[in-house]
Amino acid sequence: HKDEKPELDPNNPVANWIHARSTRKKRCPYTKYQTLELEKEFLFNMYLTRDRRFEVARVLNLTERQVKIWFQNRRMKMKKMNKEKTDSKEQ
Amino acid sequence: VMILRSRFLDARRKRRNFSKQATEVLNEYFYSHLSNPYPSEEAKEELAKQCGITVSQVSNWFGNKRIRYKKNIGKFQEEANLYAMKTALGARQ
DNA sequence: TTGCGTCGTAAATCATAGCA
DNA sequence: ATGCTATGATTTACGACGCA
Repeated sequence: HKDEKPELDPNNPVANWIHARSTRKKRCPYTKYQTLELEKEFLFNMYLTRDRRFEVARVLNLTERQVKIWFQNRRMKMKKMNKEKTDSKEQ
Repeated sequence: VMILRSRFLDARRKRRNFSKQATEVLNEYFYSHLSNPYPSEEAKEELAKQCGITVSQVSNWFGNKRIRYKKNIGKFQEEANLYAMKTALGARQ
């Protein structure tokens, strides 16, 4: 009948989704070699000692922070994979 | 052997786009919560159930939707209006 | 206080489904 | 078939918060 009135201002939504830091480093995909070596290290132990982290970072030319975060992400990935496996087993 | 075979095939199963109905449900939630399109864990479980997909897939969908919507609001304007109208009509009856 | 843990996410990128 | 774009999934990088 009459004109449709969007109940929300089409402009403010996004502004409210406060996220995104301008200081954030741009994501930089790791090389196949880097990923392979990180996976091998993860297979050896899921948690890094400080010395191990330093070595891995040096050899792969990554920062210790990058290596630390890679392991954190890798553990989350493993957790997700395990959950999906058990979820599919039961029903 | 059958278990191994099914696992192998399962792992290689090709991705499929979600059903029209599932996408409908997800979009309805997204556009009716446009000021804060972050479903709680419970809401994600409910959406997953309604859509016949996993909670992870619901999370992926919202992650993709938020960034793609934000990146180009104009492209989604028509879709936004459609769902705004749909929920308005739904709330009326 | 330092420092590493998880959890949820942004943003970029990958892989390919599906359509003109 | 072919090319292209939309879409679902995965990969880096953090912020927020927890615990020791």
